[in-house]
Amino acid sequence: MSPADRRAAIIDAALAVARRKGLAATTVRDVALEMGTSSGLIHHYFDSMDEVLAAAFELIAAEDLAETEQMLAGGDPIAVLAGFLRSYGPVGDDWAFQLWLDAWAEAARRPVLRATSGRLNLAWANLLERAIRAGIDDGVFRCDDPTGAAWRILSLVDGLALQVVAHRTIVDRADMLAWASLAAERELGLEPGTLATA
Amino acid sequence: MSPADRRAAIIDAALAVARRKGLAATTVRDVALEMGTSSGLIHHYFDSMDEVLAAAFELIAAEDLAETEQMLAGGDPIAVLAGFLRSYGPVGDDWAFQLWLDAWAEAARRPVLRATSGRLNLAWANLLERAIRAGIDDGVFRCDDPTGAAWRILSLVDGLALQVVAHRTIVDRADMLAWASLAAERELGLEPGTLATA
DNA sequence: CCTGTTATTGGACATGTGCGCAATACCGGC
DNA sequence: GCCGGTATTGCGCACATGTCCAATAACAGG
Repeated sequence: MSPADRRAAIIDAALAVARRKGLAATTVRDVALEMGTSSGLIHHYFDSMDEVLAAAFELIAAEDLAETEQMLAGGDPIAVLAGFLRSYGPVGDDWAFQLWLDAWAEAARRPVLRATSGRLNLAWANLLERAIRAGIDDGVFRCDDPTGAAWRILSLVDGLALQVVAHRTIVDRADMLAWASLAAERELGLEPGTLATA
Repeated sequence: MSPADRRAAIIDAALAVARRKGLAATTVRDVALEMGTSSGLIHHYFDSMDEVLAAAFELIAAEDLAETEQMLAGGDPIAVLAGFLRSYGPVGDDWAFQLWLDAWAEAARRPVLRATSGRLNLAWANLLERAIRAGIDDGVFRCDDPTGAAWRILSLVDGLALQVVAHRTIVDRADMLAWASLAAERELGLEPGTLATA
């Protein structure tokens, strides 16, 4: 296996584990097991585990962003937004959102992480704002503050997803979807239920 | 030292460490060192480290809750809600909200902390819901889903505060207050600006 | 003063962590 | 087919963590 491929494979494996257990709980041995190799190999390609985790976080962030970018790219604004809301938050046994909780908590203490996490959050807000503007141009949405609306929708969804992931019982995924849809419909001048049933 | 005092001392020491290193990185030995005692002593008063952290978190969170409870107790519903929104945002050093971020992230790994954090979050939502219902009874608010409205307002404020505390630059306190006020006004059928200028 | 209870110590134990290293497997160039 | 370097292994080391426990100190009640 070529060095570049091996590095990529290590990062991929780290990413897979991190999605399952959270960044903080991802160990060298976990990653090695995921790849089906030895743990020493990882230190042959990375100076420290920190570097592996940093690379994995970058990749996850970029992947999520690209995925969302594609989702928000085109088509019927209502379907697009409904898809966005549905895709957010924990799907099945996937605890990818735990990554964000870890990142937000650690951001204050780790400048590099803060920069990455901040950049990504901003990118998400911008993405959402563009989708909203597209809907306005199409005459489907009605909204006189797309920037604020994007941040409000994003923050609401973050706050709700946080409850679902951190506490598991208090708020469930159905509540989250229903409440986020309702709020988005109000933000964008849609009839109640438009997003929820789309 | 009396048992109650000792427990309090342990919790205080745990908080001091958590403030410096974060909840996740707070260890038994750290806390013992902070107190200038042995680590075994901590397990004499607490069954597990999880409980120590939960108790430390609860001390701050419950204090905040009690304060807010008093604030939401009576008076003009609009002034009360405006005060709530104003008080929520991170003030000054925003160390209390950082504790919430730590707790949410750690909740997945520490059952007792998760229970405590969940319980307190639920208490906040209930508090807000009661304030909303009071405003409805007074004929000041108009809202046909007080429970959902409470969760939406709370989650939005959490999501916004999170941006302020974790990333510092992207969203500032003024944005947060303006956006949260606007959303709350819509939820409760108020004229735009009612809460922001109250 | 003795005595039993509790507070407190200090360290052992099992487990898990990142990391380093000698040994081996593999593979391209002669 | 040999050989030099690299990829890879498997294990061991040093350290950190939560938990537990026997030994000791402190102290209140008789």
